[in-house]
Amino acid sequence: MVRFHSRSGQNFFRTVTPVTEKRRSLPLLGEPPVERRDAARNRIAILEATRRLIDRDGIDAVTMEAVATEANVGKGTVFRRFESRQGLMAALLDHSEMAWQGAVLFGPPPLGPDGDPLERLLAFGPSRLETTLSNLDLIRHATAGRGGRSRPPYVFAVMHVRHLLQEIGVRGDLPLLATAIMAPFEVHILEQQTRVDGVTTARINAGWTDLVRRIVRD
Amino acid sequence: MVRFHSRSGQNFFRTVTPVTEKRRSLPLLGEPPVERRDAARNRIAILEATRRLIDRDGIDAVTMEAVATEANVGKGTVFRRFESRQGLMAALLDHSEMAWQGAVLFGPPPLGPDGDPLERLLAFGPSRLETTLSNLDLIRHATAGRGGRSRPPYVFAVMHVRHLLQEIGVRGDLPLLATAIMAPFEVHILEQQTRVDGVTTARINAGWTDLVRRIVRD
DNA sequence: GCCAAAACGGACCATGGTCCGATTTCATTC
DNA sequence: GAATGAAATCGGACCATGGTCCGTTTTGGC
Repeated sequence: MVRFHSRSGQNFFRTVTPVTEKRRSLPLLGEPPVERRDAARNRIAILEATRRLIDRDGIDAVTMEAVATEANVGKGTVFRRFESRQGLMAALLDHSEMAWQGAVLFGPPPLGPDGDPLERLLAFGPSRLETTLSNLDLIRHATAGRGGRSRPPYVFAVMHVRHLLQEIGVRGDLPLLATAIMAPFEVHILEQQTRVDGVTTARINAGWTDLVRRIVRD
Repeated sequence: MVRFHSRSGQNFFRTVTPVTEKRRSLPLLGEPPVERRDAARNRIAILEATRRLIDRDGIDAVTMEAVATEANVGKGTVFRRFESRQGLMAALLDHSEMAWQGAVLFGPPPLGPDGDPLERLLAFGPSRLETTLSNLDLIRHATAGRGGRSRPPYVFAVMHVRHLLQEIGVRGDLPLLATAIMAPFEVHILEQQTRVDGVTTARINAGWTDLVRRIVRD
């Protein structure tokens, strides 16, 4: 099974744009404006502070004010950088999601490319389930509230599955089938199953594999 | 197609316990305590006020304070009766959900009993989709926030599907298969499909039917 | 060193939710 | 059928937290 870590070290938030290199006088069109140094410093401080708070006191203790204080920053700054509490959580999530996407897109088989499509698909589920479960709280807080923004990881996963289905040669409404395949991994459902019904991870995986086999067979 | 109305008339909230009839001196064990008359009056007033506010100004305008004012009641009362904003929405939802459950359990075929199990299952999806879509806002606001309580309608739907699968003679992990079949009707997913991807209801239904056929065939 | 643009940060607002003294209800008693 | 009192209910003041606003400070190209 492919491994990837969601919480690596301490300095795991890197500036997106290294500010040490000389900046172009005229920013190219469509290029995001370079992040000012204080802004970058604060962004990182905020993310690290949030991570620290979650690890120490649980996600419910993460109030925006607490984050601001812990990061030695004003409340307004937190909101300017991350829009909302939801946005802050999403930013934190991005980190492990990116790692996972990397494994899917560029990692070794069976998950990564160069593998049999069906094998890839069957490896995809457990892998996705693992990341999802280990980030349940974060995902819930990153999607709850206001219209439940379309979560990029979800979109990515569905597109990827759709692609695999196509390679496998499945026929039908692929986007919808892909959605159906990923649907059992929705937060609400997983929470119900794991926290209420006491379904084990192994069983969820087995069930999912069975589901895929039923959908794919011709 | 079976029809049922979610918003019938004006006086559609009835007291659970008619208080006109003489009350037993000693309440039977396990029987819920009789609702005091003022309590009943207020409960109904609150529900009707909420409905009115939603219809008039949209669900986002429904603040607990606004509800209290509209119902001529104190804010504390609203919270005592419905626990939370979420609870209030859930109570409102219950109304149309009950009607739907009635249609499923006691209505005419193909949805109700006395039908071929597979027919029932295939009728179940579109029916469920219809109720869900016409209550999207309510459902979202009734489940969002705090740990996303296990929504009774969801539990009911899954159990029912599980039962139908059994009657059809499908073999495998029925609870999980049932969950998988209902999963594409999760709020988040439907919102993404209808509001972002522009998928039509007809297409969702077609896709769902296809899904069920793939799962059920042996 | 200058200056415009960007970022900062804390006071302020809105709303969900809690609390507790005042009020209402209703079975019992006379 | 009026008085009584305990239990339930009421309701608004109060609190916590997400989110906004805008005057002040910092940044970094010139």
